[in-house]
Amino acid sequence: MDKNTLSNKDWYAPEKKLYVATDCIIFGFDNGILKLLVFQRHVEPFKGMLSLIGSFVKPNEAVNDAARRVLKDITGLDNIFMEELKTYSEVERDPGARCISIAQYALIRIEEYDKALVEEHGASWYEVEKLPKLVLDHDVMIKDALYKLQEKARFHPIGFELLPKKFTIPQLQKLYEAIFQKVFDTRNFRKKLLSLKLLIPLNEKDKSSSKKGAFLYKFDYKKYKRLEEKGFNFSLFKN
Amino acid sequence: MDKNTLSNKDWYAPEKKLYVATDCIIFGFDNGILKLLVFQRHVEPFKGMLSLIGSFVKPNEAVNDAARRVLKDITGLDNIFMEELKTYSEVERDPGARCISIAQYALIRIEEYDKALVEEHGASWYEVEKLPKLVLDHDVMIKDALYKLQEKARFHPIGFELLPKKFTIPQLQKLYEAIFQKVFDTRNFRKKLLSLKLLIPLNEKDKSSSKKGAFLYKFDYKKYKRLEEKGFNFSLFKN
DNA sequence: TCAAAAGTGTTCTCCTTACACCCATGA
DNA sequence: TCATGGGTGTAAGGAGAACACTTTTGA
Repeated sequence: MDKNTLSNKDWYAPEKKLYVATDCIIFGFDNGILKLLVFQRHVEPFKGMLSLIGSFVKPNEAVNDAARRVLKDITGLDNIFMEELKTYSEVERDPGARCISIAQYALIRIEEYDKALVEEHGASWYEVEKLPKLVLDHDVMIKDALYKLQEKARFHPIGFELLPKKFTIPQLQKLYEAIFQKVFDTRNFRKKLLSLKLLIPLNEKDKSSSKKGAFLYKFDYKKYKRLEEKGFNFSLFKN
Repeated sequence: MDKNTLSNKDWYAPEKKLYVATDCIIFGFDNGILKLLVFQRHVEPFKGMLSLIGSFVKPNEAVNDAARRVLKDITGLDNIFMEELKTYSEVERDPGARCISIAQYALIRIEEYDKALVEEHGASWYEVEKLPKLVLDHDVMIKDALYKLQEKARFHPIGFELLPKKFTIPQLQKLYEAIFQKVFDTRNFRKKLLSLKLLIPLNEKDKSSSKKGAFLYKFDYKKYKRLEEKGFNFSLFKN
């Protein structure tokens, strides 16, 4: 069958089309605190209200391309960890029109984004613990994203996506404590992380948060990829 | 703001709409073998080819309602375990038109479905291990669904959704062996499952697969729900 | 009586958890 | 010199994994 012929024709004509959007839950980790990037909606209805960053999906792009497009537009960042969260499709969810949204969550290194761009778009960071009310069902999306972040972080070392490329073990621990809302024993945490042999020690200290300074590490992505293919199972704690 | 006024107006008019479909990966467990319900596509293009069961999402229904609708139409079953898998939205994925599909996977008790209905729709069960080629990207959907089923079954006791309401421990073990493509030690398996205290022993034996007969159990859904809320963690094995 | 599946206990190892003090440094 | 955060070791308990034989019963 000729693909080109096919794609120029609409075989499904009697069916109804819907608006398809994507919304991004963008996580950042700033000084021990988990934050979300929120901005002001610039379309009616609810123009000017706080909202997640989103966009309609264009006919010539996949849903995740649309999400990457807006993320790039607003933060200037490329090659971000991003994953599909869930589809929100209740009939009455958007009074602006019948519209489904496929939410995605993204993890970014908060020190790397383009501050001027973000400001220009009227976006700003809010602590996850102190979020204002957002439009539509965006509050639910965030709740779901937080849960998913926990589930994911438990068995996949995605925390590193939120930290600077060079990080200290105390930083890493604070991140996991922020994600899981739970404190870890420093000895056990360090022991566990180092036993995975996925941290590359650097001969360098970060003295920004103590006089003694803490050694910096890099995450060994390559080694992790290899282990993952063999069915390696990262797991931070048991229960 | 008046919701009714809003919903009668289309605020997003300059944006393009897309066809939105949903496809269901329907798992069943039959006599030690994991199977999928596949049927013949009844719309052009590719009419008559093997396909997952799906439907366009109508303007007046949510995506999962659409999935439940087709599942009910074809199997006669209600109240099925069903969960969103992933959105498939590559621009060229469907030569019939620009169309995204939100795939869902469902687990059904294979002895409960309506055989006449299924036959009438030209649907049939295929072993997961011996699947034919399906249309579009449905093969990818199935691969993803199998992976998700494993991930999910590892930490959530969803296996019970695939078994008769009364089942034996050897049956349960065979199910998990089919899902994980891996054999378990019978002593350890039994010990583990019973230690969870989520199986209600019945004073009844199933003699269909042995002369001695195996005791039947029921899964304690209520107790599980309670434990789950408290953060209980079902986990079948470690690595 | 025998074939076929169900059912049962113990040991070893390793991972998790709990727990408290010294170290390095800049102010 | 002292306050602050970084870094370290050990012991006890529990869970997972390995492993082989007896029981029941219909044919």
